[in-house]
Amino acid sequence: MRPTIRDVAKKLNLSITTVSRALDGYDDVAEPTREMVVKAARQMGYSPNRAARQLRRQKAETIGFILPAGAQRFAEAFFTEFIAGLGHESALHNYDLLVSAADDGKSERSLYERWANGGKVDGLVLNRLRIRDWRIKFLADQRIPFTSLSHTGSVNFPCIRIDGAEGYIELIDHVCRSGFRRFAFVGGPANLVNHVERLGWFRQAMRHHKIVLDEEMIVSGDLSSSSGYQAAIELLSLPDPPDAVMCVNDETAFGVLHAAHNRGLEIGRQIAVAGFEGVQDAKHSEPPLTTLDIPVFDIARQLVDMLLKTINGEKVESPVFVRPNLLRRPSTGG
Amino acid sequence: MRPTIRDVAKKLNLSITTVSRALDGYDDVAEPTREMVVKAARQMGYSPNRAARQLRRQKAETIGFILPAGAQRFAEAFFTEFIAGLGHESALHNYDLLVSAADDGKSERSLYERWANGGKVDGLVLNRLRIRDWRIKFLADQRIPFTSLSHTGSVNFPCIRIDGAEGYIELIDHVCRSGFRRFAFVGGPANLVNHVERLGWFRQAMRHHKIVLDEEMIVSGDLSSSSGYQAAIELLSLPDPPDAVMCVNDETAFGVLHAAHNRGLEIGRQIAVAGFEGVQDAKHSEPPLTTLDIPVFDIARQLVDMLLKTINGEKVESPVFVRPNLLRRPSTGG
DNA sequence: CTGTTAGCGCCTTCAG
DNA sequence: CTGAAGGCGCTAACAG
Repeated sequence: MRPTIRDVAKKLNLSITTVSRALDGYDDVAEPTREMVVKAARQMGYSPNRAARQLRRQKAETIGFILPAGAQRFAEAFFTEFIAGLGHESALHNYDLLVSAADDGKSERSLYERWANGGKVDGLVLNRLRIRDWRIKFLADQRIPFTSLSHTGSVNFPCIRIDGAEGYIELIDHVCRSGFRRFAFVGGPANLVNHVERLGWFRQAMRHHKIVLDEEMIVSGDLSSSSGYQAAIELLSLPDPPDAVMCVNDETAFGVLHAAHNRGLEIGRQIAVAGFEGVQDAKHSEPPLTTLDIPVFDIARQLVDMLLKTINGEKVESPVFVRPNLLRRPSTGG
Repeated sequence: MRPTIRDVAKKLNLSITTVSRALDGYDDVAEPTREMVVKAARQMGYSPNRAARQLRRQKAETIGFILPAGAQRFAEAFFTEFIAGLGHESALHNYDLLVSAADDGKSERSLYERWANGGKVDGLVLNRLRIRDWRIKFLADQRIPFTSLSHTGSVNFPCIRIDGAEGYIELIDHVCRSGFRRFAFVGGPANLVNHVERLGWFRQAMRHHKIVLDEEMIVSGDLSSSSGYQAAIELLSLPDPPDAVMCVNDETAFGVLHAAHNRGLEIGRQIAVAGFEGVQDAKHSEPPLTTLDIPVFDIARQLVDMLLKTINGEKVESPVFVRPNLLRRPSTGG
């Protein structure tokens, strides 16, 4: 059996209280006593039982993240970076990170319910918000703190929002200067906030630059490279195909690049392609992909910080806006 | 406050014992009573407090996974798929998955210690094993059950091992038939079991096909696409450069493709490139990447199954061997 | 500065 | 079939 606080106390002829306080860094313990305790604890390999502590303190010291439903979409570097950020930051604060993966909408819902009701997590980080996302109402009703990358609805909660309006203006400007004119947009699922926002910024930027947008040029995928490929094949088969394809994310853009290659198009000259998110591999695609880069790792860390503050009842400034950074690469010429 | 078992009992004028048993599916509860309890519990939104249950049962009903140290490596789709698999399968068994991310060797170690000693997890899944990995000895000493993708050392533990010997023979054969002769290998860190194994199979396959291997052609990276790019630039600058570059993973191969493009080489004709792992994007690189595919999601699920069996004291057949599947794509011609 | 005491919510003997 | 009692390991009053 693993040693308990009692074992440590017994060994030192101290009360368990003293041991507990010494280890937790209270200042009402004599310095020599503390040192003794700390040393003995380490030597015995003692470390407090999480369940007991949680039960007593009435908090889990754990935050949760649930990979959104849609198994095929998981093969995205985005989530690795995001989870790494969450794990990194929570570890720093001595919090644990609980992760699960949902199959479908139903299992997703039951996961959230189990976590919320079981007191398993003190708070949650959300991601890939949908328009009218039930999770927001659910968590708000249950009074479970949560933060989220992006925002939707009228409920107010701490979040980080991307502000891509300027980024898109810059991007479209850059693409135009390279001589491209006929724009298309390959989006994601229509109910995804990411999709709606990014498409919105794109439209705005088009208006800003006074470029006419053909609605036929707006198509949807599911954020995967395969869906990007599929969408691009269709776009390029149109009688008047686009020569500048903006994508909702980098994965989609990879698929578009592939389709353009298959068509024998010279990317960067005959057609421009751009992504969004700035995953590592975008640097090494053929040609390297122009993208609106967002610092996923840091965003995840900051979401944890905001969440922990919320949990501890501190005020949090929100929303925090992050502006993507345009990385000009050969896929858009220039 | 969230309802406790006591609230449910009070409402129904039953003892908490009965409620507990009714919900846990014991068979010594009258059927009408059970139904009443289940209904009331659902209606009140009751679900047992995890911490209390864990404390009482002396098990965490939680398994752990720690993203290995090396932040830049996290931007890999591999881990998203792996974690999704772990999360998926543990949720199926009503287990939780705890995830953390290590900065460096030191923080990695302290994470494992905290988890092991704190009784936070009933077991762990390992990954990216190193030669003489301290984690194995540590966990074995502490009697913490664990499973791992790949194996090293003399300690026996349940694991899934890749058997790539045949896969590499097939791959080399395929590449040779396409007319390539001068092989190179871009590996990972020298102490990584993945690296050692894959390089080993590669060497074996070369011997099998009686192809002379120039030691200068074996170089190392850190599994990232950037390191693959770097390595390839150097290889291709040699007086007698390779025309077939085999890579320890797909990310590395993406970097190699990029470098080859920069050199103006026609990939699939003038040079062959292959990866390992079969991440989604390999299908859409330019040209699509030949790779030895392994079912990462399923492997992760199976590792969880094996781990849970081990935790429950069941015997587990191990090692389980998985043979990669050669996906022939244009990056190797043919 | 240190010890005593009283639970946190649940499960599990052991009695009825 | 159901209930009463005890305690998992820890922390936070409250005394000394």
